[in-house]
Amino acid sequence: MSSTPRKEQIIETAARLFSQRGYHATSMRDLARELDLKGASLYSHISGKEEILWLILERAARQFLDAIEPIAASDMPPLEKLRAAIRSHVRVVTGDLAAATVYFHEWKALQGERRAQFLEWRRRYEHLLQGIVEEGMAAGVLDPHADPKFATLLILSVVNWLYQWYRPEGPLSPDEIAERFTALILDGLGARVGEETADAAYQTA
Amino acid sequence: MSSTPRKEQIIETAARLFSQRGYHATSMRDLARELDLKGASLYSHISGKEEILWLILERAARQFLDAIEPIAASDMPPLEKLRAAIRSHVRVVTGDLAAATVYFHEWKALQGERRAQFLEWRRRYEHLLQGIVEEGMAAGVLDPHADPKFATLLILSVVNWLYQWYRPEGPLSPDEIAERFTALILDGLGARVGEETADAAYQTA
DNA sequence: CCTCCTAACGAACGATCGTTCGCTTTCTTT
DNA sequence: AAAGAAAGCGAACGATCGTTCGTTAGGAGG
Repeated sequence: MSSTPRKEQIIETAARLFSQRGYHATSMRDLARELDLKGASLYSHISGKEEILWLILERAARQFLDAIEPIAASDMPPLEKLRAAIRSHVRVVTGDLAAATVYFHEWKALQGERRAQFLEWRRRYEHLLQGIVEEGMAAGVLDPHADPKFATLLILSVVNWLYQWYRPEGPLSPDEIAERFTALILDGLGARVGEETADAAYQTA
Repeated sequence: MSSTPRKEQIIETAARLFSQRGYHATSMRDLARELDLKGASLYSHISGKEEILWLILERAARQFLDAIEPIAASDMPPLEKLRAAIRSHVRVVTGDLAAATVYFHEWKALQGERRAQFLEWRRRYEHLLQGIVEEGMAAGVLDPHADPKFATLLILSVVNWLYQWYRPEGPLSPDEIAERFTALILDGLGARVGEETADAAYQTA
């Protein structure tokens, strides 16, 4: 019988509540009630409310970094790196949607050292992604005229917004979503010259 | 001497504080202090905390809708519609960054009827944008093989994420940002076949 | 000058917040 | 069964929350 340790239950439940109502709108008593406990009992397992938030954010940040670091350091072709980075990002978000929502929404509730540490991880992640984009441009597989900062921002927009609309019961699997993301980011939405419908496109233009 | 009415000052200041700290982390006394008032004095002008949030969100939602409705209803070519919609969205976000931040971040604090009304506006906005995308596909200027829902989601991701990184003192004007958004959404980041030669020819001109 | 009206105020209300304390219950180990 | 540790609890703490109340200050219009 593998019973999840209480501390893990607390973190998981807190991630769910924080993602639904927000950190400040969730009280310790709310959290306790969800676990059939009284508020005071939580303090047998954690030191305070902010520690719970920190544990959620720390794990999420590590998941993002642990996923992209080996990709960025590998010797894959640049386009494969980008594809793998997008796929891993989507997997982290969809793998724990509640934690990802807290990651994007509630980090501002952190204070002092923890907040600085979080932002440093976030910055590092974005920097690694931008490095992959720049490799792609240098290799000529990404548009060399694009601004790498802006291009990275576009990719981050698409993959970061995912937590806002993804639902596990939706029609697309995480990897399918990642595949479509990559295709749209690379090729865009515009009708392509030379496609089957190119004739029609030209005629209406 | 045009002195801004107190109520407007309250709403503006609240938008700034809510966008920085969040709705629940901003107390009425915090808000009052920012206006050199005491907490009780706010209630001469507003009925309660949630009304302030509502006024911010209502205005923001109306700005988004007022901007896209005439565009969607116009007889512009589909591509121009999309370009105009993206530009107007970017203008709304950049025109009042604090309000836009509250719009995207703090609407969950609304309850009951107001929450439902807000979501209805949001849904209508996204529906209008999707209509523009579908027109573009029908006219053949947007990839007819793309899923219109997914394509709209991609556009929304890019323009909605803007509030996360836009700073008025940044190098790009709102219209420049919109122009780059449109270009990247249409053409993507991938290097185009035959680009180098065509580009070399153009660069000499 | 006097009267209104509005804006601002000090004080207080009940509620709830995160957290602590000492005690009891439950589980583990021998 | 005894002993020790871990987990949970009731009660309470000081702080702060949104809000209300009765009153005061100050300017506008007569």
